[in-house]
Amino acid sequence: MPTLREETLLLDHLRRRGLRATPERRALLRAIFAQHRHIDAEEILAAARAGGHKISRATVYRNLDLLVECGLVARVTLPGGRAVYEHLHPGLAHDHLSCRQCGRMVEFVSPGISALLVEICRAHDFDLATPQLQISGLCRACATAGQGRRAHG
Amino acid sequence: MPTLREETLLLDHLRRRGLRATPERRALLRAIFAQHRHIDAEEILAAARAGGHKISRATVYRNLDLLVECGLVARVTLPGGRAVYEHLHPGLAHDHLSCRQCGRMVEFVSPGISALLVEICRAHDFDLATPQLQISGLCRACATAGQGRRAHG
DNA sequence: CTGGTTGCAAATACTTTGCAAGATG
DNA sequence: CATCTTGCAAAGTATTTGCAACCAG
Repeated sequence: MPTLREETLLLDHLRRRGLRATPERRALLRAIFAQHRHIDAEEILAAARAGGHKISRATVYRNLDLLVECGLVARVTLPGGRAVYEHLHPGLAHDHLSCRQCGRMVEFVSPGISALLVEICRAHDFDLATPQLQISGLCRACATAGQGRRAHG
Repeated sequence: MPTLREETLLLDHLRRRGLRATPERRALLRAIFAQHRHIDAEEILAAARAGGHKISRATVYRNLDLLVECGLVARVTLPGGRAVYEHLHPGLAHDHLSCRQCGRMVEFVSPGISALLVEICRAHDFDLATPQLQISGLCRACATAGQGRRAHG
């Protein structure tokens, strides 16, 4: 298995911060980059283990933040509140539009919005290093079905 | 205590869907509209009880979705994953920019982004009735402090 | 009266944490 | 060898659900 370019970035990040390069951290990174969709913590754990690594749930949670901080991974919160992760590729940013009813998610790119975001972030003194824009709406299917709904039980 | 305009909207919504107007639902609505900041489920429960209403935690959770669906209330997910709610006023939409590190949140209005969002939603067949845009970034303070960080324990 | 709704408490889901053993630089 | 990390399991925190009693239409 060749060394991913991202793995080098992670190692650099760890070294800069005086943290250690453990096999668990590499396994975690690889598990996320092996998947090309949004996966949650539990799926990441399963993927890492399926890859032949011995790793615990606690270690997954403890290191996900680390990967997000170094910009290799993004944490996306679905409308319902569920947290999922995806790998990032510098220069290929995209944003998310998701349905708050059924959870269906669409990825899109909008240079116009990105430009305006730069303005807004500057105005409010926010760092845009890893901007993340999440829009929640209602997809057509749910908007239509939503007319007649029943109570909870 | 006068009847809120929003209460009428809620009652209409309930009638249209064949749901019932219970004192708990009204109390919940009033509790949220009495606060002019973002509050979580627990605070809403406390506010409703402080208002002299007997209401349970389960009822709060069961009905928050209802209020969000009828467009009177918005659910905002903070970067850390915490869910807070705020009352909405038609025509006075605003969006959220929050720091994924310290949670500091800034509200802003951007006609330009709103216009582009309309385009994007149309293109992806999403309903913009209650658009909600959430941007997560890193505020200057956290970006600066973030340079030297230590490990977890 | 009929069936949506509530309260309670138990259950569930997700994430964090204390601690001793085990790595890494 | 210092101390950063891990695994395990227990502890949190947030939210949901089963069920019987209750109440709105």
